[in-house]
Amino acid sequence: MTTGKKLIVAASALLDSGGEEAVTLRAVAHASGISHNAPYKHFKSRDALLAAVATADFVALTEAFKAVHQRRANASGKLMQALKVVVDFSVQHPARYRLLFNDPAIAAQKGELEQTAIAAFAEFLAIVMECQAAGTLPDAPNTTIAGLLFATMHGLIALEANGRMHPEKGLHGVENGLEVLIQLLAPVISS
Amino acid sequence: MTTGKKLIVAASALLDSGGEEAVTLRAVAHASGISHNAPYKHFKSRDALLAAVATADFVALTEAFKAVHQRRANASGKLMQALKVVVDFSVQHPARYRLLFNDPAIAAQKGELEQTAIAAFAEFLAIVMECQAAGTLPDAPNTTIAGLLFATMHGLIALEANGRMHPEKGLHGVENGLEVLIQLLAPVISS
DNA sequence: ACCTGAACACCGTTCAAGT
DNA sequence: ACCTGAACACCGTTCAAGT
Repeated sequence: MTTGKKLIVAASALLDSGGEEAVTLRAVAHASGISHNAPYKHFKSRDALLAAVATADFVALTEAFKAVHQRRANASGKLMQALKVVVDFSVQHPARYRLLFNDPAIAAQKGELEQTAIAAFAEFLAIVMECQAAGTLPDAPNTTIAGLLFATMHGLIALEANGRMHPEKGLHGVENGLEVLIQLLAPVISS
Repeated sequence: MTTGKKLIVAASALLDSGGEEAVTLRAVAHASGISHNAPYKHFKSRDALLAAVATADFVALTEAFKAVHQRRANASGKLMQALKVVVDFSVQHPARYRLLFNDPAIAAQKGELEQTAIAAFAEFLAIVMECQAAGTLPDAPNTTIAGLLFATMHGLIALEANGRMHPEKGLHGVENGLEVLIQLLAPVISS
């Protein structure tokens, strides 16, 4: 494994075990068996390394969406599965999820990261369009509906991760919220 | 003005002008005219100071919701106005908005911060219930609908702030997305 | 090309001491 | 009670030097 790849893996592991604050270049370098400033030969800065982690995760997400899309199942089922892929990722890798969708310093990076993010959304969009063709999602512009669904999922994840919005029960769990939304949206087209 | 209050104001100003990374205790102390370590006599840590900023903003948000709720207007209009209050805050004070709903280190703080957050949501919930009574929102559990609306708004804000989800047009602006959602939800009850 | 050790400027936080 | 100066352990980043 190349040193650059080793640094990405080490940074990912540190994100999983200790959150973003645990990802110091010194810790990443030490975990990769090199001196504390050697990472600068592979990445321009700490943010560039984190962007590389995010890029790798966007690529993996795109692959996962593609796999769901190619499954033999009804469109609505695939949509829920695609959303569940992201929800599961956010639960198992919260710090890395935040890097993808909640980090302004990382999001500011253009180039490869931006391209992989767009590719991931495009694959999600394809599943949404299949739902629209099947008549289980409203006939509004596809990017609008896809954006709304993704935003709602993201909002539910963020608010749950932040512990907000549980004064009582009612909204127990992200998946429940998404199911309610999709059920509420579905009948619209039959009216 | 008490020194503690002065520190909160200085921290808020630094958040607005330079983002969270600009809020060093040294800069806050200097702006407040005290030595770099004097803040520790007023706040247990940097996170405790940021939590105090968030608490003050939650209180202000609660007051704004209350003012909207008491207005003489139709329920749907008040709902959009309440959402707009938050959207505007996120645009004018992005770093402080992130502190309220996107910061795990701050969210972990219990106590007064948690109480004011719950109070703000309760006031938002009251507006949602008015919409349900007026028949412009579905009759699902009120906290579920309120949670969905707030989560969608939050997700749209976060994704727009992160520059994600604009491969083309379609979802131009947070308010447009919210209007589409509310319109899609409204007809459900008449079916 | 890739790595190393030393150094710089910055932090959050602690502590002994002053008034 | 409130403040101060000095200090500690940590960072990201840079640089001259080695192989």
